[in-house]
Amino acid sequence: MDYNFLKKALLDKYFGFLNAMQREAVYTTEGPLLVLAGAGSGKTTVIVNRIANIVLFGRAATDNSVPENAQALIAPMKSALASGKPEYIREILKKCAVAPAAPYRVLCITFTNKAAREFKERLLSTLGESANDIWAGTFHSVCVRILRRHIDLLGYNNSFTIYDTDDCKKLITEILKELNISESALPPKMAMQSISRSKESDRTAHDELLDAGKDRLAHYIARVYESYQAKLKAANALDFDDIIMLTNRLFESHPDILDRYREHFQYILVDEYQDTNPSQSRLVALLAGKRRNVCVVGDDDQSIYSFRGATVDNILGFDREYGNAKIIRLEQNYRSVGNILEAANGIIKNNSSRKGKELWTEAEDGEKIRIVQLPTQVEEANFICETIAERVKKGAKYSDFAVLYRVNALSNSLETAFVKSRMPYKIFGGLRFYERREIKDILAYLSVIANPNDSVRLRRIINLPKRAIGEATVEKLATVADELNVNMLTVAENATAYPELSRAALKLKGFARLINELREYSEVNSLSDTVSYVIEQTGYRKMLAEEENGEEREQNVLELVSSAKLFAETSENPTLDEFLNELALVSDLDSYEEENDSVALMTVHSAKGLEFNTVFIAGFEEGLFPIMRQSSDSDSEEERRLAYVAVTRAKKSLYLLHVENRMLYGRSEFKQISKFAQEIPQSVCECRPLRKRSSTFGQSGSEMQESRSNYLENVRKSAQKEQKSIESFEVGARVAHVMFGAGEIISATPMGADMLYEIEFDNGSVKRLMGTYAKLKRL
DNA sequence: GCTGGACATTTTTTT
DNA sequence: AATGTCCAGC
Repeated sequence: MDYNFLKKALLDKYFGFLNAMQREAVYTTEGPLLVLAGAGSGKTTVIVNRIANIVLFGRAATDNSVPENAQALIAPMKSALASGKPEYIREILKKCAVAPAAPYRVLCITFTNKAAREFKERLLSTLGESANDIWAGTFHSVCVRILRRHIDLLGYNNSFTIYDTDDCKKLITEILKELNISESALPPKMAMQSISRSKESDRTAHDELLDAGKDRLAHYIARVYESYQAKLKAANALDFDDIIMLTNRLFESHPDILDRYREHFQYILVDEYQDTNPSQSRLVALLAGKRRNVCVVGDDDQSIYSFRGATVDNILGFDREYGNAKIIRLEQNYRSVGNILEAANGIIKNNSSRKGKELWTEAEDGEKIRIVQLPTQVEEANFICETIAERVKKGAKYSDFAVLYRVNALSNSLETAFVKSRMPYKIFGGLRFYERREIKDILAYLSVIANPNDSVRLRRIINLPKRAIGEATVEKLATVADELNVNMLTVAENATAYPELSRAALKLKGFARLINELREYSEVNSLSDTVSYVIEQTGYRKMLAEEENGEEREQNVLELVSSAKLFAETSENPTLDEFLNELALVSDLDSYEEENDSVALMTVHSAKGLEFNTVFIAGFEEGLFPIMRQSSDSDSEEERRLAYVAVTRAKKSLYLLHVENRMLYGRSEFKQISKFAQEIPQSVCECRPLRKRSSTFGQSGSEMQESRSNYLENVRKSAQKEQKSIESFEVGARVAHVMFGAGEIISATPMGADMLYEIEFDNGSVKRLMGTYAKLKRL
């Protein structure tokens, strides 16, 4: 047996848990590679193992040379093959490795921190400690790391601040005022979007101004852009688009630095490539250089973020941009049952701009897809709860279920039904921790302490809590600062020196003193102490305490102290700067991901990448899904992709719900079933007739008089009271059931708010019953 | 400078 | 229906 044959056999054995296509992707280490990974096709496994292959065995799979020590290796290779033990095979194969790459030479780019974390974890478990050297992060985190080192070459300070969308909007609004452009002539949102698109194509304000010509609006936008960029720079701040754009600019203007990174990163992987925008794909191309060891993974059919600048063209045109790129399709699905895949294929094949894939599975056909019509959203929500209750009774867990919808507004009626039925649920999305007003306020204080040039954050907190520093004063302050080319805090400090500020001078000085005191405190105290000092010393806590519904906000603010404590414990360098830096690129409190057994409620967008045994799609109606708007072809194709994503979340069963009459945004409308329902082959669905009106868990008019949060709170309380009145039983207790007679509890398992009892009845039968429904009596 | 009521707005969301 | 934003009037 020859060396290379054996080597190949060992590799195939080592990666034997992969299918042929997946293995092909793992083996292809050199040159541009596009992996079109269908939903549920084992994409993450492929990326992780491809990296493992690069690091452990290098080009062994494709190299056919025979090393000098080949003869000596043959015997151990044979015995490894015969043994079939992965650890043994791995050790032998490492001896056959051809130019394996050091872990730090691999760059793995993802879109979310969550995905990056997942990769790191899985790499750690396959490769061990050495996996820590692999650069795995989001586009933004990777670029920030690079910019922190070199951005001074572009005239910024290396300790720049990162502005989020909210900060940027404030800045834009401020500029519009300054330029005397009314918000109706140019809505800030539109300006932001425009500037964002410009930055994504690396176009400067100057470029836009030249192109604007006589177009008044384009002219406005260009001028806003110009001022916006200048103000960001003055505040030593970058927005999210700058992070990518400036990295590109750094590389383009400093080839020596680019060369260093090109040399460093020999292998580049990009996950979710269908979600990249033009500047991100340019960055990848720049880093790839002539070596072009770029592997992009994605699914053109799951591109659902074009509204924020992602372009399917990146993935569709990958093989054009990288001549002779290899394309591998992963079409075998390991997630869903046959009928669900057939439905998904049926929907997506109506799109024209796609590479073309057809999912298949070895799994059985499974249940038919249930298309259910109900009178209103109240019955819709009840139907979902009742169905879940039934299935839980049969042994399912609450966490096996998800309810997906196109818009967050649908979550309200669903939530009501869940509260009433006492079923554990969790609504994902909505306002995130770091986006809460109170959190942003405290972070604004911390930002100003860390970077006194941060004018947007300074404006945010200068009069919060109220210090009698009004808008007019702030404007004057900004003007003076602008003229003298110093920051606003410095002007405030010396307010008495400027006649135009005389009236508020004392207040301004007081504010400046406060900030300076906070800074001094932060320099000698721990991070978490600083955070709580800020909360107290600024009077913010007191302000919340006096607010009507301030308790929750107070809790959140205190939560920020624990979050700082946690950061101090886990970070190598727990400075204020590092803390703010970390938070700027993190969207939510990660520790909140506790594994509790509850039904998941979320938008289709946030469900991407997740899977559930049973999925309910609520509001599968024309005008809602696909959503109504001035539809262009590309928009309607994106809606279809969204439907495809929704359907492919389901593993075993899928319910598509639509109602006759829906109340949304205060209007009641008659609804037709979604056009996508007709694209699902008849053979895999089952339609349920319209259900009669029922109001088991429905909200009555009088109940809805109250505010929503009060209403839910009351419902919860009465549900709890009822819960208490239902007796609970311990193992061994004797109970009576209306139908089955007397029996003994043999097990009791908490299920959300309910208990699941296993009862052995005296007639010999053993039944599993939910406490709520069984109506048991103690004997 | 602050407050209350009119008024508009409401796809999706990460960084 | 619910919520945030804006502006007029105090």
